[in-house]
Amino acid sequence: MGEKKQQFREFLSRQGLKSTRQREIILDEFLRGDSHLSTEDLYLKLRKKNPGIGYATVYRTLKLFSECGIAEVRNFGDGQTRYESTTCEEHHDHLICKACGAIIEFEDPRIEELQEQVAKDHGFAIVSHRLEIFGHCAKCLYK
Amino acid sequence: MGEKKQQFREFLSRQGLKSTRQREIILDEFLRGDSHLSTEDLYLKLRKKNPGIGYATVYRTLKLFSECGIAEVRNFGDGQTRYESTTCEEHHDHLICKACGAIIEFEDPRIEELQEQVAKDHGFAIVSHRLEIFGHCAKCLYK
DNA sequence: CCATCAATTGAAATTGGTTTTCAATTTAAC
DNA sequence: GTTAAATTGAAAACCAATTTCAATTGATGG
Ligand SMILES: [Mn+2]
Ligand SMILES: [Mn+2]
Ligand SMILES: [Zn+2]
Ligand SMILES: [Zn+2]
Repeated sequence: MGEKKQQFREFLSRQGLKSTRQREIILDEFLRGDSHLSTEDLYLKLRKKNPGIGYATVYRTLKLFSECGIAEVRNFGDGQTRYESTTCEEHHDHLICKACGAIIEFEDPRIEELQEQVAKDHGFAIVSHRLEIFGHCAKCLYK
Repeated sequence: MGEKKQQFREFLSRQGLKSTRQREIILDEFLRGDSHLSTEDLYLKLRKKNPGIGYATVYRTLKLFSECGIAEVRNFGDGQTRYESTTCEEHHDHLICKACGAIIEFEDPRIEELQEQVAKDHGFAIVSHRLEIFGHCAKCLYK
């Protein structure tokens, strides 16, 4: 079984929650599909194969994923909350195309290090951060 | 008259819009008060001296400020849109305390430069960006 | 000054994404 | 199996943001 599935089951058990058919289905689709999906995105994908699943269940399950640590919440300013699977990969930030909506991930240790330094200069203890760069992707620029 | 007030009047005239008592009052309060205010924050402050002013007017006027370039829209993830006056100061980013809500501004040319580099590496043209660091401020840490 | 007309205003209604409620159902443990 | 607690889906509620609309106000220019 996938590492993430295992992690979720342990989380449920630890919290006195139950493993259900719906949660399995939602997790499978969440792990398989594209990243940066909104609740609605995922709900619509799920409905195709599982007409019975309710929006509220998808919403609640994604919330559990983030509490469990297998999903991260993103907010790119389009009014939709998005979730992405936390893979074994490191933390990363995003370039977001204002034209086509493409999301490019990047990671720059030098920027991370400078953030630490800035925080330190202000006696500030970092819990999390987000860096989002908006603009136009290569594809959209030369079209 | 303040530079920003002048700038707003010229904007209104250019757009065929009118200068009104309400817009003057809202601009005065916006320029005087704290920064990073939500529409509701500003609305409540205004009501104390000007009971007649409507929420919709505050909302619409703040939108005009941002179109005019004298205000910038901020979204720190608490579900409220905030506005801050664009002073002559440079662009800056934010440290946000999760405990007390304090907002500390900073500016680091080295980070900005690295962002440019990242974008360049991806053939991406930057329009804007935001860097927000969440955590605990010095004051909250030693309390 | 006054007439005119488009812009503005405030209250109330609407929107859209999120979150909660609740009765029926399902799950895990005994 | 029985039982108690957790879960589910539909519908309602929530809430900030946005729009609607009838009444009012500002700018223009006769
Ligand atoms: Mn990502
Ligand atoms: Mn600021
Ligand atoms: Zn693009
Ligand atoms: Zn603090």
